[in-house]
Order: sequence, then C-alpha cells, then structure tokens
Amino acid sequence: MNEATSSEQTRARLIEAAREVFSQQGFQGATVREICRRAGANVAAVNYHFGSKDGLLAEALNFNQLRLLQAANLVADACPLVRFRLFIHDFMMLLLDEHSASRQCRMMARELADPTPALDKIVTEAIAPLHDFLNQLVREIVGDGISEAERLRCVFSILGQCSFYYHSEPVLRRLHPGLRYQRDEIEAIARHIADFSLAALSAKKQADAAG
Amino acid sequence: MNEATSSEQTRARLIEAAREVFSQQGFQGATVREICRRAGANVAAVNYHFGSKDGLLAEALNFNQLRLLQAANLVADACPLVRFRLFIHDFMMLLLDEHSASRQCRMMARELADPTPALDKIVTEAIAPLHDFLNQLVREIVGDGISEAERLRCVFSILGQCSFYYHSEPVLRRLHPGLRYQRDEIEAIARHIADFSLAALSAKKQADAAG
DNA sequence: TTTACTTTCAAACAAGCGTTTGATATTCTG
DNA sequence: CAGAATATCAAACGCTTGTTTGAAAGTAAA
Repeated sequence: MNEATSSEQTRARLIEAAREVFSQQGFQGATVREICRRAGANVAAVNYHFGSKDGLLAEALNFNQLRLLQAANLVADACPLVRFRLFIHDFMMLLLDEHSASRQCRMMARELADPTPALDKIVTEAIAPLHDFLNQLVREIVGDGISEAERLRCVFSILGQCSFYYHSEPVLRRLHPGLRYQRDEIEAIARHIADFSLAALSAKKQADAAG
Repeated sequence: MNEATSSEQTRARLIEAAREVFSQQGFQGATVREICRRAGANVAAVNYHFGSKDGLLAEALNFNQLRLLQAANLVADACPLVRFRLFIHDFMMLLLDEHSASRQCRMMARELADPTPALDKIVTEAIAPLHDFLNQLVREIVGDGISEAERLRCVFSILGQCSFYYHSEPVLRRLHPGLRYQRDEIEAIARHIADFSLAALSAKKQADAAG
C-alpha cells in the first residue's frame, strides 16, 4: 500500500477542493457536486467521508496560518510600531494574495457577513484571538489612557480597512478594471493602511496625553 | 375605484416585502415564497408583476436616500471638516439604524460581497457616485498634494471603517452580546470614525506640506 | 347584463440541492 | 486464497427553488 491510502487521498482532495470552492462561492453558493467534480470523486464521497456538507466545512476550516502570523509577530524582536506594520503586511498578503495558499483565510472572510453553521467555530477560534491580538498591539502603541470601548473601535477601524479590500473586490474590479492584487499592489495597500492607522493612533495618544 | 388600484397595492406590498427580505437574507438567501407570504400575495404574483425575481430586485433597489444624503451635504454651509463629520454621521445612521427606513441601503450593502444580477446597476448608480463624492471631500480636506492613488486609498480606508460595522454584525454580536446599534451607539461610532479618519488625513496633509 | 380585460390563485413543473441506497470494486485480515 | 471490512459508484430520493399554467375572481366599459 502507498504511504497514503486511497481513502486518505480522496479525503485530502475533497478538503482541498472544498477550500477552493467555498472561498470562491461561499458556503451557500458552493455545491457538493462541484466540489466532488473538482476532487475527481463521486457525489456520495462527501457524505461518506465527512457526514455532510457542514462536516466538510468544519474540516476544511483551518486557522493555522492566521495563528502562525500572530505567533511570529509576538516573538518578533521589534518595537510595537514596526510589529504593527509587519502584521498589517502579513495579514493583507494572507487575505489578498491569490498565489499564496491563503484560501482558508479567504474562506473564513467569506462567511463573516453570512452566518453559516460554522460561524461559531470561526469566531471563537480565529476572530476572537485576532481581535485580542490587535487590541493588545493597539494598547502597546497608544498606552492605557483610552477607554476599552475606544480601543475596541480602533481595532475595528483597522480591521475594517483591511477587510474592505477583500469584501469589496467585486465592486472595485468594476470601478477600476485595471485592479489586480499583485504583490506590489498588496504591499502598497498594507503600507497605506499602516500609515493611516498609525497616524490616527498617534493622534489619539497625544490627545490623551494632553487631556 | 380607489385612488390606488388593487394591482398597484399588491405591487407596492411586494416591493416593500422584498426590501425587508433581501436586506435580511441577501438576494440568494431570500425566497420568492417568503416575500409573497409577507406581502400577503400569491407565489405567482412576483412573476406576474415583475417578470422574475431579478426584476423584483431591480425595482426594489432605490438609491434616493443615499443620493439625498450627498446632495444635502454638498449644499451644507460648512467647512469640509464639519461636512465630513456630518457625512459619516448620516451615512452610519443610514447603514446601521434599524428604525430608519434604510433597508434600501442595507440591501445594497448586502450584495457588495456577493455579485448578483443587479450589481452593475448598484455600482454605476450608487457606489461610483459615492466614491466620487468622498474622493472630492477628501481632496478638499487634504489638498492636491497627494496622488490620486493615495487619495483613493484614503477613501477606501474611510468606507472600510464604515462598512465594517455592517458586514461584521453577526460576528460582533457573538463577540459582544450586549451590542445594539441604537442611536447613541451609532453616533459614538460615527464620531470615532470621523476622528480616526480626520487625524489620519491631517497627518497626510502635513506630511505633504513638509515633503 | 354581456363582453373583454386584468388580476389572483391553487397546483404543478423542471431544475437543482444535499443526502441515501444498494450494488460493485477495492483493500485489509486471518 | 477466502472472507470481512472499506471505499467508490450510478442512480434515485425527498425537498426546495424560481417559474408556468389554466381556471377562477374581480374590474371596466358597452
């Protein structure tokens, strides 16, 4: 027998195909038949291996890249401002770069506006830690002079800027047909978001120090 | 006969029900049967009056409120900074206040991430003018010292912050169960977004003046 | 009232969906 | 190799979807 049984290969191909299709079409828009077609498997394979479409979604979700990004950032030997820029850069690459294996992350983003059976898992395992991470980073930058609610809104302002480019891609494509999320462009976007946000955070810090 | 024929009443009820359901469930998630149930009409009514579900969506879309908001802002006798704060406030009310008749706007926002047959109409009639409006407002605030691409990214940063609260509502509800978009809360959010953005824009302006 | 036209309705249609089935291969085990 | 367990398959199931149909009810003008 091979080191990976035929069954395991089928499972793996289904998960990979599911990530593709879920990230492109969303959970509701994706069909089991399309996933199986891309995986070269029978329609019944999803239910055999994962019990249901929901089960496949749960297995296809994988937050490792997002977790790794945060872990790497935490151990980076740099000041909060540099770490902030680093985080925005890595996060935008994960979110926008179609060449990277970032489908898990894009899949996740796809579901945020449109609750699926897996949203609870996504929130507790990925979004909540991400919010906490950014909240802490903002605290290191601004200090403890602002209220928790205010700091939270800063986190939302940052995440809002980041996710805009992802969520609004269909619209932006129509408005600016030349738009392509290539490496250079993504880096320029990340730089802008970091500049914009750090300027705002710096103003908050000064306002606090003055007031 | 009444001043509104029975047929016209049915049409109007269908459009109203469609706005409710589309804004809550999205175009894909909404069903013709549910719309007709809420309108107290037969399932065939949609196709009789509008030809198809797509046709109903096209009729239900209405950008008047968004246009009025921009028109009112343009004639407001105030400096760009005040007009900016006014715009963010009005826009967030339109987007988040469930008491207002802002379903058209919310319906629109619902579709942005998930192309529907009507996205082209939405983009050309609502989004493009909105982007142009904000672009001009940012130009008045920052001046002509920054590039078009840079100004565009500022517009995206602003719109991204605004739409975040709408798109991420299901997630934010889970993270912060107490969250409710009531008038006070919406106004606090709008104030934050305006502060955050104006601080960033002001920094851009100074950087340009210095460089 | 009769006639023509419009609007509503219950019912059905065709297509797509996730899922199940039972038979057929395939692989592991003794 | 024989037999048990596992994996794949074509086909169908039950359900929901948007849409169509043809008859019934309502409306307007003669």
